[in-house]
Amino acid sequence: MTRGIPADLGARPVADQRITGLDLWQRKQPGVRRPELSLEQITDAAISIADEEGLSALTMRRLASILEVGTMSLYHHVHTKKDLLALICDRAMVDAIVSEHELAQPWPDSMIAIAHRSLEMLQNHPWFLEIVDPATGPNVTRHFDQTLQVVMRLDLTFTEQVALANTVDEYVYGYFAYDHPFDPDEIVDSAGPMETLLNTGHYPALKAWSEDMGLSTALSLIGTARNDPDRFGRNLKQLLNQYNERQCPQAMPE
Amino acid sequence: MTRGIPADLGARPVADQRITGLDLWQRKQPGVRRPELSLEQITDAAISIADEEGLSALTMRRLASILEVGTMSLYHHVHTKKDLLALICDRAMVDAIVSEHELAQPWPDSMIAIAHRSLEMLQNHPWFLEIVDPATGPNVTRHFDQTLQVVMRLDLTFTEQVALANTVDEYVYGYFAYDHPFDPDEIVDSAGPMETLLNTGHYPALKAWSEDMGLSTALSLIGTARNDPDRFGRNLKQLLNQYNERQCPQAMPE
DNA sequence: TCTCATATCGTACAACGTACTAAGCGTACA
DNA sequence: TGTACGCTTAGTACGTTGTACGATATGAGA
Repeated sequence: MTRGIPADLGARPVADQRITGLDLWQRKQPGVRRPELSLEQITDAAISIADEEGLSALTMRRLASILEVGTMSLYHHVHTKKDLLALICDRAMVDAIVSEHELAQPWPDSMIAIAHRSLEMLQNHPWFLEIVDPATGPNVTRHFDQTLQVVMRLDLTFTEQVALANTVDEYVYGYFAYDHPFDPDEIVDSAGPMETLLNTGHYPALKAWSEDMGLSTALSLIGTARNDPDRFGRNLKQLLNQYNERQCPQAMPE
Repeated sequence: MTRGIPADLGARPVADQRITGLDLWQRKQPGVRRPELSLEQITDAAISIADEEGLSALTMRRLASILEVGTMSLYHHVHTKKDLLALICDRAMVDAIVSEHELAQPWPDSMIAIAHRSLEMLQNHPWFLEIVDPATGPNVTRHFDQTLQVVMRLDLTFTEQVALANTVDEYVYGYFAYDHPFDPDEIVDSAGPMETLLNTGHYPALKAWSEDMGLSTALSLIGTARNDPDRFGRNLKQLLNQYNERQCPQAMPE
């Protein structure tokens, strides 16, 4: 099942619909004639739109008009919009790449640096996780490779190393994906309807807290507890710790 | 910034665009005339479509035709498609609700049960995380309340309790969101283009593994290491453990 | 049986992704 | 220095989407 793109597209006679993985970044270089429009320009402009106005504002027409170019001109550089989305994902990933210096530190420090950089990337490009199943580009690969460089230093099996690498990325993704949509104001706004919901008696914990400190204070505290950066670091360290204990007990940074 | 719905919608004169939170579930009951179509029917059919053909197949027209009803009839029960999406999210969350029995176990067991049930829910409804910022419904609230019931048993501050509750949910989300899109076949297919990428020299870790065991074996192992359910449980326990150690050292289940 | 709020639905429109086709134009070879 | 080739651009148009609007059908209470 392909998600995120109309299901019936596959049925039509399309020139080169099946573009998987890295093909996108390895197409032939611009030919004899130097193009006025470059992939870089397109990608940059697309990211700007998505960053500033959200992913839904990124339409082919809008992108073209910003580049002062016909809409269909974009399609010479990008076969489908899905390609464009894969391009901006990969470009965004540049922000998650850490320096060689950070990579040379003790492994937990390196890993924590990668995680924090990744989280920053997501916060700067909140649309990133909205894009479903983007093709894997060079920078996504680079980010993954950096993580692998770190885990390779541990005396673990291949599978265990990959497991650790995945764990870090997925915790970062989860922290961001789950916590981002809720902002304190919004959650306080829903206090009214929530009140009547609690009176049904199906929500003993929330009911108890509501009676204890008032519902809107509780909801507000919930909101702030979510976006606590200390918690992010603490959980991350805890996840790394299970490997640390087995490999190098005293190398864990403060 | 509203994500996931066209930005210009807010500019148009819309009847009741600003539907926040629980309002959706607390609208007036069906009036004097008994409706032929119920919210339940609509929600059920919508979930069926999304489960079977993906979220992109869930259009208002298709939903209406399955229910053998005019498209616009749906809009009497649901103000916007965003409402519909919020409804199916909340309905899906029913699958993540655990039994009273599971809730009565020692806290780590209860928490692990909730996490596994949540993961199952996501696996049964892979479209769940594609829906951006759905309104909070009664079942989402119920799920959250169940988690809170568990953390309330721990001798932690309110903030710490909420933090733990969030941690569990976000790890589940992260595990699913990050790991799901990659299936082993797909990752093996990309071995060809990946090869040329590795030769650029920017990917020392992958290059090393590629030379060690062959690229496609490495990629295949990466794929399987990701979807390892043991890893899910292990990391989960590790995250719970930090609280466990501080509160009730010997209560951690095997 | 009549009344009228309620529920249904046909039509229409704007915005979207993008296929098709023709025109524009830089480069390499003559 | 032409000139022709083919890469790049762009106008038009189609099908699909969400949904506003207004007309119509329905059934419970008088």
